Amino acid sequence: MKVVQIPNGIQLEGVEHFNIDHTFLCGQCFRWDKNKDGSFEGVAFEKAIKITQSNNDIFIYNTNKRDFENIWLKYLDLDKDYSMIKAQLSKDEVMTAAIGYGWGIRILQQELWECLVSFIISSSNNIPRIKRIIASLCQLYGKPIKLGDKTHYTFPSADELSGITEQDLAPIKAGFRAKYIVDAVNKVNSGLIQLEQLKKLPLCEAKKSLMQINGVGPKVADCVLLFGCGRYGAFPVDVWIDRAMRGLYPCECEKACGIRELGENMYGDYCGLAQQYIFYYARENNMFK
DNA sequence: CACCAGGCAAGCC
DNA sequence: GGCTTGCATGGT
Repeated sequence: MKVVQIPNGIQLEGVEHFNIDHTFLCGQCFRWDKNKDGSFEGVAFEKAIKITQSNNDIFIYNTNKRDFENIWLKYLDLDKDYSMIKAQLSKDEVMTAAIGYGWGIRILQQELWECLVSFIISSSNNIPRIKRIIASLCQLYGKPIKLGDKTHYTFPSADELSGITEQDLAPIKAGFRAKYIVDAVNKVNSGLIQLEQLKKLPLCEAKKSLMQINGVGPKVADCVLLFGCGRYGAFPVDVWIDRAMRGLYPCECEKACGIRELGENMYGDYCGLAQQYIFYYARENNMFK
């Protein structure tokens, strides 16, 4: 991959195993919007960028080489060897087909705090509304940043949210999840939950720690570990993955003691990525129900 | 064709 | 089973 400076941005030449539709639409993130021209724009690490793709060339606007190396290279997971990972995961025909379908998925290395709050909001909810609630939270408590003539907002840190109450959050219409957000703010600010430590703790310890927060159960915790901590060994199971796995691996599911355990045993260290391939494959092909 | 009522949705308590 | 909110659904 070659990084070239262009007017108001950079161009990445010869990027493989990466597709912006697959990556931004596979359900892992809530802060990216697709424009009519096919480009995506979004915010991470207090920067707003726009991304387009033409075959193996990626164009990132409103950035520079330095930010790419410091932020976007890691965020977009472009520093990983996906050809090796895919080879390791291609153990059966179903997974091979799923990888063939969502070949351009990369697991975004999202900011931990944002990821935690986002997946608390995701519980018993649908993507359009999750996105709306997060956007409201950012507009209300984040800082404005410009991208062209559009204004985006940063995701407010736990510190910036310190002291908020359920009533303060009423305008974002998070419903019963508002009290969970408040609990997350308090437990992170008090030091009870040390977010950065989660990246080093054994997976089950990290999960236990996260589940001390009201509104964080096994599924939300696994999502936070996978999408916010770079823990590819986490295999989040929601109703959709449950249905997809039962549909695609009926015999294996029958024997297994649980879908999460099955996923971990079948795909090992990179089962979290396997989960994304299955999810995208099943959903985009209407295999649910 | 509006309009409304009741069900229900990427979980957790 | 309840929880907020919003919306697709089918019945009127």
